[in-house]
Amino acid sequence: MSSQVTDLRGIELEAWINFLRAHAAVTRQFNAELLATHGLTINDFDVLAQLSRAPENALKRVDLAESVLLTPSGITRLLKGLEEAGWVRNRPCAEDARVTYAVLTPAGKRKLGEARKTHVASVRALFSERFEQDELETLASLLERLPLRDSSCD
Amino acid sequence: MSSQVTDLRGIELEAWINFLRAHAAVTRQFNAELLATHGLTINDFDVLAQLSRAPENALKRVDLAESVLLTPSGITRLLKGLEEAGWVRNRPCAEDARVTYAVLTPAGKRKLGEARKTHVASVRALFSERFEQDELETLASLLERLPLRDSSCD
DNA sequence: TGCTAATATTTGCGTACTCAATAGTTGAGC
DNA sequence: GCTCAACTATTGAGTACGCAAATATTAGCA
Repeated sequence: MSSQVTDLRGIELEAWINFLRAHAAVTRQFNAELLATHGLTINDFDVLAQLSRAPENALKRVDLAESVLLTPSGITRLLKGLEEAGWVRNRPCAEDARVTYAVLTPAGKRKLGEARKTHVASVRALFSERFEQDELETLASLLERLPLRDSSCD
Repeated sequence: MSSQVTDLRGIELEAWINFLRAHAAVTRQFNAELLATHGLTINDFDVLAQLSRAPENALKRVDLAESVLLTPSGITRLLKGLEEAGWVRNRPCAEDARVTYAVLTPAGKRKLGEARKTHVASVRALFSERFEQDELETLASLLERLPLRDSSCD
């Protein structure tokens, strides 16, 4: 009978539960903020950011899905919104008619630029308010191990 | 031009992005697993677990909302499902007719017991597979600082 | 060349949320 | 005792997904 209160349910559970709570709280805040200020969701922002970093500002849907961790169908619908807003354009692929690239438009680039200013500042503020530099590094590197691409086996 | 690749966007962003990816990957897996095995979502499970830990296995909706970080309306709808399944029952409050308690039924307790076995094992497995004991403690304590109840000011 | 398996994307259907508006209840001040 | 602000809970409307099935297209192989 150890007396560490936090250990009642095991440290893994403790970490997992804190993780869930933290995510709910933080994403709710950032989403509301981003939506109010720029009309974007976190994932919208994320997709725009991915595109801006890609060669020619273009990415296949599949790759986009993998990099922001949405399903392909999620990407389709998310992109539909961005297309209607004029921030992203479709470009068919010459070699393979199955794939269509999503391309960041100049308007999309501008939009991202505006949103980035406030959103990145918020993220910085929230995280650096609560953590020291070395803690952030620790946190980032620990979290990096989680998203496990479904490895090996069955 | 520093050459730390991960620092290109600042360590806060790095941590935040890893956080989002980790959450998407892990919750998707756990949710699918929990749903396939027991017909529960993570939040269903979480609510049942909260109730089981409460005195008399009963909690007000408001408190439930706060502890699992859903909005009150989210709680209402989630509980509706659990009630229909017979795992939770409503109990009006004698002193204050506004509040209704959610009470865990014996069936709900059994259900939680079954689900806990597999779910907790999964969580343990996933986390302890990737982290050492002391890393888990670090992770848990870092994450604990994030969910900030909206403090002070405006 | 024709058949089959794999891949890229979209669509149908269902679910889990959120926010804003509502209804019912309580308590505080006059 | 009545009125109004504060609180609890629900409902309406809308959104952001996921999974599984459907649709194209490509590639491997006989």
